[in-house]
Amino acid sequence: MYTIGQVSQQFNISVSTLRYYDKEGLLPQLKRVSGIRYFSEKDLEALRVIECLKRSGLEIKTICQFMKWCELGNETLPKRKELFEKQKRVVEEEMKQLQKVYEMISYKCWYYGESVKLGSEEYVTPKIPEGLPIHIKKSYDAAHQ
Amino acid sequence: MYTIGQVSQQFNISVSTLRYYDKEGLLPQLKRVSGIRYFSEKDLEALRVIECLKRSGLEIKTICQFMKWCELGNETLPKRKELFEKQKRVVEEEMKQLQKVYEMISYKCWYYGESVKLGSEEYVTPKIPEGLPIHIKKSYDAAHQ
DNA sequence: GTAGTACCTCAACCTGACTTCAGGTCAAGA
DNA sequence: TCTTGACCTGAAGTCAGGTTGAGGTACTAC
Repeated sequence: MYTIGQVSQQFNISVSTLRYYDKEGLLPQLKRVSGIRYFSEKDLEALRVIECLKRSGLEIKTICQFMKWCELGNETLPKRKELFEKQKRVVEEEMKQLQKVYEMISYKCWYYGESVKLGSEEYVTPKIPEGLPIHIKKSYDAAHQ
Repeated sequence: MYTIGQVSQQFNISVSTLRYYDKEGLLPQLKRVSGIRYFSEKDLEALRVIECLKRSGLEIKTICQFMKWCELGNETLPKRKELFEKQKRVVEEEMKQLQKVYEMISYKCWYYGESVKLGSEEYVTPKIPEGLPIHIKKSYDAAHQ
């Protein structure tokens, strides 16, 4: 069993955020002894899932809904399965988008690298897009489709 | 030259958002004819960069700062280069984190798939973590390090 | 016994990124 | 002529996801 301060350190989540999560119903299993919260292994795993679902783009409300399903037992298993399958697709899409962002940034890194080297943009700009080095053109195209 | 409505459609950004960006100084090159905004190719490229930097985690304010640097010419090239290099590292880290999220979700998909198949979680839970199939254990471990 | 630290609550506040709203201009078509 | 649609402004409103602050308890260390 861990106190809120220990969990805060371990997960790098502020104490007030943990209390806020509790208030919003994200930690329905959380035990208290004379008002003080004690986190079990189950609560820590719940926190890992919360972090994961949050990063995947779910709102707190929806995560709260999921936690309630967990409380309701086997009946809600199909709903929970579907939620994760949907979020899997969401994250796959997000990964694609992030890849595109990465291509754009890589291209811009090259662009500004050249510009700084030559002291000016004006020698680099005319190369766009046909005069770009082949590996840079790849990034440029990925970012501009 | 494009009107705000055309750009809104093409980029799937609402008209009010485009006006908001303009107001915040994100489109310093934007031309107007008797009050009406006209977007050139340069403005569209700026919008692509804005989308990219936003997704990479930068705030509007910071993007605005960058746009001002662009206006100031070659003197600011090193700053702009550094900004993109920093964001490249940020996005690399974000990709790692997203991969971890993906591993957790994949594991949970398997977990709920099994649970639904067997009608209950209670036959699946005891397998964690040593009894997990090898490819699932990989995801589990990635999500729990 | 008092200072310090970690915990608690509840309500109010904050921030970023938009969105909405009221009221107005302007050009084209019926 | 008049109505429709696309544009404009400035101020106010919204929403999620916290954070802050005032005021209080409870235990330990000196």
